[in-house]
Amino acid sequence: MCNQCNYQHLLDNARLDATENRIRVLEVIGNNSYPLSAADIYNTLGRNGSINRVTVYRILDLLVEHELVDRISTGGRAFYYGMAPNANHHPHPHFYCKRCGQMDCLTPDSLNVDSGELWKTFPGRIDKVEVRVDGICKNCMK
Amino acid sequence: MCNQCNYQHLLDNARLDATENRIRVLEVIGNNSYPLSAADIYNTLGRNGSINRVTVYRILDLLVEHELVDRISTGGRAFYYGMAPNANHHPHPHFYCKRCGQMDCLTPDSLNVDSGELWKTFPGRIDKVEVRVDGICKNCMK
DNA sequence: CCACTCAATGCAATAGATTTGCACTGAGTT
DNA sequence: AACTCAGTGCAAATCTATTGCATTGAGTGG
Repeated sequence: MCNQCNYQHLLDNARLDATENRIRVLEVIGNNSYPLSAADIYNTLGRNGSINRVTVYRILDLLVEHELVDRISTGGRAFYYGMAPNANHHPHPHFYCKRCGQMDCLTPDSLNVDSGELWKTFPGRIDKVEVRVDGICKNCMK
Repeated sequence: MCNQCNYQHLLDNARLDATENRIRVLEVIGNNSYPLSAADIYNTLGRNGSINRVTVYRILDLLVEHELVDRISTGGRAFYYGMAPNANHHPHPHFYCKRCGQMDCLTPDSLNVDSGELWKTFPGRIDKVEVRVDGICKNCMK
């Protein structure tokens, strides 16, 4: 849950029209404490007013492209989406439970990744370093 | 390319029938210097003798389950497959080019990940830590 | 040698996630 | 009023992977 992000402002800063749908998608992502799949987001929004599934995908593409939202790969087939790193959201690894499909955020310092050398020497462009821990979560272990 | 792995023995050790198809799939994966998608593997095999696409998927599932092969997620839609860590293959991060879809192996020490603390304190089961660098490769930068 | 079983495989159909093509709408412009 | 264009919706297509069911062939017991 993010109390510090102003979704309207985030869109404005990225020079994107702050349409109702875009704000709603951002709210769902930002107000959640763990990343969500496109289907999760669609289902959440569909319950109240309605929005088309394709529109959700298009908005997600747009937000990812403008780096407001982070597209996170899982050990499963669907992508998950979370707030992109910004002043209020620091980069952090995720845990993916292969049993229930739930994805959790780990604290930024739970895993120490030193990528400094790579950024200096890599002969291409690096956009991000994604760290994901796969396994079975506490609940599913029972 | 792996000159040290004996695919027949790997299957034997996992107590799996060393069928022709399984060996061929393992060979394609092991003889390649970077991970391949199921489609890549299928195409490579299909050119010579033939094998069904479904059989490739089933063999990949089996090999992943028995930890001979590693299923690696990309920034794209398909999984990629590489040799699982063993005496000849140390765990290492991957680089995924979002432009051409090529996935490369980085050296085991190009990124330093310290996950020791997490393994001790995490309240669930950890199977693996996947590190992926996303960006645009040297070739696509031109 | 025959009947039985079972793993491995193939083929067709299906599922799940995402993308594409095309039409519609409504705000701003000429 | 006519034009333009971004945002959206809807239907269909695409891509990747999985499922259900039939076939085959090696091994096993009678």
